[in-house]
This record gives sequence, C-alpha cells and structure tokens, in this order.
Amino acid sequence: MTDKVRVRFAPSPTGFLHIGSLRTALYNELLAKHTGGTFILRVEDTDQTRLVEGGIENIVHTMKAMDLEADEGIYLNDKGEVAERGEFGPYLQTKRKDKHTAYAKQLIEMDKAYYCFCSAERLEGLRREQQATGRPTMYDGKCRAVPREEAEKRIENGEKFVIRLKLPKQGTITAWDVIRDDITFDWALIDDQIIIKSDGLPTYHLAATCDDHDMEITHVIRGEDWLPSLPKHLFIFESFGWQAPKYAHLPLLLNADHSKLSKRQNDVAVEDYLKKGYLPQAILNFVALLGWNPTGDRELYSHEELIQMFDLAKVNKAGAVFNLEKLDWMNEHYLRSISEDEYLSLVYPYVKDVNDDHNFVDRALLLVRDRVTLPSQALELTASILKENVDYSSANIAWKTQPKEEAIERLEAVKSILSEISEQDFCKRNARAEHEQSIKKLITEKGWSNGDTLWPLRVALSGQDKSPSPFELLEVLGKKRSLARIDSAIRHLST
RNA sequence: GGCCCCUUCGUCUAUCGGUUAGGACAGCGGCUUUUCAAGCCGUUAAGAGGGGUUCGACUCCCCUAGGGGCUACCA
Repeated sequence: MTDKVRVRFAPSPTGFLHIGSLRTALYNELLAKHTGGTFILRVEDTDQTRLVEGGIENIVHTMKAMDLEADEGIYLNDKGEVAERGEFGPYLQTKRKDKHTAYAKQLIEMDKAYYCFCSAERLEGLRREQQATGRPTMYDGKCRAVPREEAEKRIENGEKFVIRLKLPKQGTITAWDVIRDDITFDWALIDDQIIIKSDGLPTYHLAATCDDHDMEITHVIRGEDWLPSLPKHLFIFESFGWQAPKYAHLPLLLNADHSKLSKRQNDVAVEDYLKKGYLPQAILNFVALLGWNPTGDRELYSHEELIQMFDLAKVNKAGAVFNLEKLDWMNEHYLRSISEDEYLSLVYPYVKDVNDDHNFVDRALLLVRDRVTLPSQALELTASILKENVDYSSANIAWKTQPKEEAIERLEAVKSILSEISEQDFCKRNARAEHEQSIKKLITEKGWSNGDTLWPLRVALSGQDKSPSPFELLEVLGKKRSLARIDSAIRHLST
C-alpha cells in the first residue's frame, strides 16, 4: 500500500479547543506531515443542542495560534470567516445530512439497520428496570420486529422515529488498533446504536464513519474514550463493504487524581494557557510528550523535529497526568531562548501602565528575565524597580546585625563615588560591570566586606530583601533615581 | 453491575528477553554569592502482587488487585 496518508481532526464546535483535543489534533498533524500526507479539519456539528456561537472560529483560530493548520477542510479566510477548501467537502458535517440519510436508508435496505419508534419514556423505563435487576442497560430490540412496510407507513403518518443499527446478536468481533493491537468484543453486549436521531440528523457513529469513508481517511486517531464504540463503526464499514481506516486510540490526559482531565481540576482550554502567557511552542512540545517520546533522553523538540520523529506505533497505552510543573519549566526554557525583542513584546503589555518611560521599563524587564516563568509575573517582578517611591517598611536595609550607623556610613561612601560618574556613563549599556569594579575597589580599600556594603546598597535601591544585584539596579535605575533612593534609605535609617 | 482499556521513580517517560533499569520535571544537597533567582554539579526515588514460559524476565502468557473509560436521540 503506497496510498498517501489522509487523517482528520474532527472537533465539535462546543466552545473551545480542549487541551486533550490539541494533542489529538497534533498527533494527526504529525502523522500527516511525517508521511507527506494530508491533514484535514472537519467539524462535527450534528448535535444542534450543544452548538456554541463562534465555536468553530475559536477552535480554528486557536489551532492556528498553536501552529496547527489543516491542509484541507475548514479554515478561516482573510476576513476571519469560516470557509472550506478541498475536493471532499462539505467539511461541515450538518451540510452532509443528505448523504447521511441516504447511507442510513441503504443500511435499512441491506437489513443492517431498522426504524425504531420507542418513546423516550419507554427507553427510560427499560433502563431503570435493567438497572434494578442488575442487567446491562441496553435497548431490547423491540422494534426489530416491526416489518419494514409497517414502519414506513407509520413514518408516513407522521410518527416520530429514529434509525438503529441492527447489530449481530452473537459471536465476537476482533478489532485491530495501531496502538493496542487486537481487541475482542462480544456482539451480544453491544447496543443497537441509534444512527439517525428523531431530528433527522445522524449521530457521531454514522456521520463519522461515512464521512471518513467519503473523505478517504486512512488513519483515525482519536481519544481512547471512543474505543468501546469501535465495533459499531467497523460494523458500518463492513456492511457497506468499505475498507475501514486504521484506528489508533490515544491514551487519555488525566487529572492529578488520575480521572479524565476535567474543568473542575484543571484549565482545559488551550486558550486559557495562551492567555496566561504560555508560549505556543512550549505547550506544543509539552503536550506532544504526553503519551509519546521518541528517545526518552531528550525533552525539547521543535515542531519540525516532532514531525521528523513521530511514530504512531510508539504512542503509549496508559493515560498521562497533565502536570503543570514540567510545562512551566519548558515555558521558562522557551522564554529564555527567544530574542530580547520577542521577550519584551510578550512581557511589556503586563507592565506598560506602571511607568511612562518605555526604555526604563524595557531595561527593568530585561533584568528580571531569568525569573519569569509566565509573562504575567513581570509586573510583580519589576514593581519595586519601576515605582518611583521606594517603601522600606518590608525590608531590612542594614545587613544582618549590622548597626544602622555602619550601614549609613557605607551608603554615604558609595554615594560619593557614584556622584562622580556622569549621568550618561551611569546607565550606559553594561555600566553594571564598571559599577561593580569601582564599588568593590572601594570595599577593598576600606577593608570592608561585601555583605556589609552591598546588602544595604541593594536594599536601598530595591526596597526588597530579595532582588537583582545592586550593580544591575544602578545601571537600570540611572543616576538620578539611584542617588535619590540611597538618600531616601539613609533618611529611613536615621529616624 | 456489565463490557473494554491500562499498570516502570511523586509526575512525564526510555527499555521492543541478558542494562549497575537510563533521561527529564519536581524534591534534596553543593558550587557561585550581598539576597533571591538563573546557571553548573551531585543526589534520593520505580518495574502492583502471585503463578507460569525460558539458561535468563520490567519485557511473553495466565490469574488477582488497583486505576481509568464506556454503558445517551453528546461527541
């Protein structure tokens, strides 16, 4: 078989791109790109009750932000409107309703499906009774006995109906999964699944299988939660005499307590992570390695490298806990590997309101770069530098048990050498090295220690027990602010 | 309850019968140091349990246990 790979990501437009769906989409895309195949985006909107306004746009937009774009199917045009491209459309499932209806009728012709007139009440009662007696809850097949002529007459008379699959009642079916190998199911335990709802629209089972066939999908990569319905899907392919695609059921993403990843315990929308400032490449890298790792001794991969190394057969079987600590670490890594300009543009929006001096703000942001995990933290990390009046109430200006008088003496001495430096030299690029040299020279000459001089100086400049070094602060603050802060600290010590 | 899937350090994972069971995050310790980070170095920590198969099992098979998913006119 040299057929080109055709894979699809088929989300429901129920609001946002789920982080688990992101991984499913990514694995689909990786397989397509790895093999030179086609990545298709189809939207499964057959549940009219769960549609969300703008849901499709949001999903496609988020995928694009994550560097995932389909080669075929749904996309957003220049105006940001939902559009589609490709030879196998439509790619919006409800637009394929006529095809689905025709396929369902064909199944009925072939005696692989039947009309069912059972009311919701009867089904509910049946289920309750089965539960009470400890039996598996499934449809009892009552309408299998309704002759087709009678069924068609009832439909003509306007009676509500659905169409169910007429599954075998005995025997087993063995399905093959790329990740899990053979899986055997007992037909007797599988429900006659509804494939056409009373609103005339198909359920997932019919729509997805028929569309996958029509779109010539070669590999279906989806979540493990679909595994139990695989026999029904294979039954449909078999009934039509179609060749089924290869199936790969991905392990689930888990909460810390190992339950299926949920809103209650985690942020599950990709846009939530984007909003917090996680970088797309960090999210992509992190999610890719949840359930798969090409080597095991390396963690950082670009999208391109993931494509090169992807191997569907090597995907794990067990679910993976979605653990933010590693994502944080990756985000820090990527935050430090991008250019200064890129870094600043990510972080600047969070602090732009604090100080009008753009240049000053940028330099402060650069100073805390090694401390930033998420761009949103930039504000608190730079606050003590950027605000004009330093508050010393929460810090000790004197070092350890150092007497106040000594701290004042050291600050006065440092101030006097700093006063000699021109405004321009004071804050020129890399002035920090010269500040360090001259202040350390002073310390040596006087026979002082680093601690009893540098601690008071640093706290004088930052107002914080914990902060960047005094030399860096001097350079970024500039002469005027630095001297003012030293004066202010001395005053604070004197009272 | 029934069916299906899964099971290596706390977490993500490597290992496709022979390894001192490797890496990463987190943790811990150290170096550096005026502080906090960063960085560098080091370190703790794992094959659920029981049977087989085999010269040899984390790896193959069976059982048990535990976890998860599904059990809708939702996907």
